[in-house]
Amino acid sequence: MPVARIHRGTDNLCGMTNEPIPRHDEHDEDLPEQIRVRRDKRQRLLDAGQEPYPVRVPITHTIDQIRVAYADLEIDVATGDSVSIAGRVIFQRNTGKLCFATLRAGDGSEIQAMLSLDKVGEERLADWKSDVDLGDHVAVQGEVITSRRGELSVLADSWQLAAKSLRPLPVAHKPLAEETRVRQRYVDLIVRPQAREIARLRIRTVASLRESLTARGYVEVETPMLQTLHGGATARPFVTHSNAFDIDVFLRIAPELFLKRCVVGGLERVFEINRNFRNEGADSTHSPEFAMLEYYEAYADYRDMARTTRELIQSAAIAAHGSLQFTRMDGQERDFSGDWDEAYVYPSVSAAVGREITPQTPVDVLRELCEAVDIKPEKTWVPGKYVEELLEHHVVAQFTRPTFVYDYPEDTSPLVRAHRELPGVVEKWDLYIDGAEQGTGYSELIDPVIQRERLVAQSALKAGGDVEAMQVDEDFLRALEYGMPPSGGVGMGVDRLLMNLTGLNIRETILFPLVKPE
RNA sequence: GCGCCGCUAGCUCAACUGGCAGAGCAGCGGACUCUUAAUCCGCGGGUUGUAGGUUCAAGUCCUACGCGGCGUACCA
Repeated sequence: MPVARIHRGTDNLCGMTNEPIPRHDEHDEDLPEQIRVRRDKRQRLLDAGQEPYPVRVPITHTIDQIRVAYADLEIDVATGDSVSIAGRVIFQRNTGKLCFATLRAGDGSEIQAMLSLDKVGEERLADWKSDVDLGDHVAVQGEVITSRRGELSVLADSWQLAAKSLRPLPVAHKPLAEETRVRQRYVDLIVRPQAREIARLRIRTVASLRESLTARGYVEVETPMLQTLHGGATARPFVTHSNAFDIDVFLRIAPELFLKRCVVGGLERVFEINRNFRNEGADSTHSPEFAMLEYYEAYADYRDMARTTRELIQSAAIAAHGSLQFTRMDGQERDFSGDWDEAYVYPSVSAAVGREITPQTPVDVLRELCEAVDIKPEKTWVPGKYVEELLEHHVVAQFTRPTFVYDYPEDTSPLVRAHRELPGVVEKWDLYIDGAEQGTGYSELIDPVIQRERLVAQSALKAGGDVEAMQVDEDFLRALEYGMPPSGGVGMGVDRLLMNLTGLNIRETILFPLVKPE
């Protein structure tokens, strides 16, 4: 039929999706029975001159408003108040001349609709039974009552379909397979209350971060996602091509170098919450695209930034859970209150390996210590890399409480200023929560001459085969040469924060994580 | 990347040593004016991830591939 052909032609023309959604226009017999039945119902409605997808339905109240307004009604009460509501049918009980349906709105609030023969009439009651399926959106007009069992209900005088659902909902009382939850998040959100809660918890948390920073006089900026050089972190980038400029460009791995340009220009308290892209492994704690918060503050040092970071995360925990002591969704309890623990890289590693390790310890000694615990050194490693590996291996898992680990090796931190007292060390901390790195903070390197030396050393690593090493960003160095005020800076993974707050896998905290096509 | 496990109805899962592919929910038809995962009677629904192979016979065994999970490696 013509309509079907138009749809199919349009799809082919667009070609914008590789979704294998089958086009069954002329092959209804191939469809699963339940989808075929629902398509037939849709067609039947159209043939009868009824609209399965109307532009508008009358709504006088949200379900939540009615829940609140009639919270204290006694059993079996008729209020005389007439309303019109809409929601998705999530549960049906059809008896002979009195039908019940539970409607749910997007905020999770639910109410019962009742359809009786004497109110809606024989024809509309029969229509309801034959046309309305689990998952349909409907609008119901009628009186607010409580049933004889006390359930708050709208006793319908009339009703309309608001949107016909052509696919059956999964069974409500069995957990959906994890793959389906990720691939079809919309279904997950419909059937699983916790999925809805996670989505909203993420929104609250990110809003809290913005509010905390804004309250401290920070301004939010948006810096390039497409960059001609990849810098600000050591990671493999995604590469794509600009047809207009005929150059390869990189999806950013970090916004750092642009935010520092902002500070040079006088945006002295600046932050960005946005996506970074890293062309590396994807597992339960890593996603190729992930949300990053970075913030920079002129005339602050790394100690100031640690305090701000703790306060930011504490506020976020309150936004997420209402308290600094909270139970995560995996059932574990956490306490983010008070001051947080501190540790120091070289003393911690020294204690763990049983001998003093300093930035001056010969690399041969470090290599032996690594090999003794099955850490396999690579030829691109600088001495500080060994120390960081030893820290990861021996120390980090001990940090069950949130812990700031201070004073990292200079040779692995090309964008951090040297420690004001300790040679070979930079003013950098990593924040660990539950043994996982949650964020990093610096006293920023602002001397353009030293910064150039560090980046040149990085590019030498890159020439030597280190695909993660940074490139020399001449424009960034030029900006520094105009003078950047002494500053502190922090980078913090937003997804990681959500994982720490919920105890969930990264794929649960991201609404639509990247998955291979089906 | 490597190793192990998995993929069966719309959903969640069964199916012994290779021997007629099943259940619950959902669906369809019928009954029921107070149900709450409603109940009762009846009925449909399957290219067992894909492609090969072994066998009288394959959901089950073998090979390859796809997708997923877990572990491991990698991940400033």
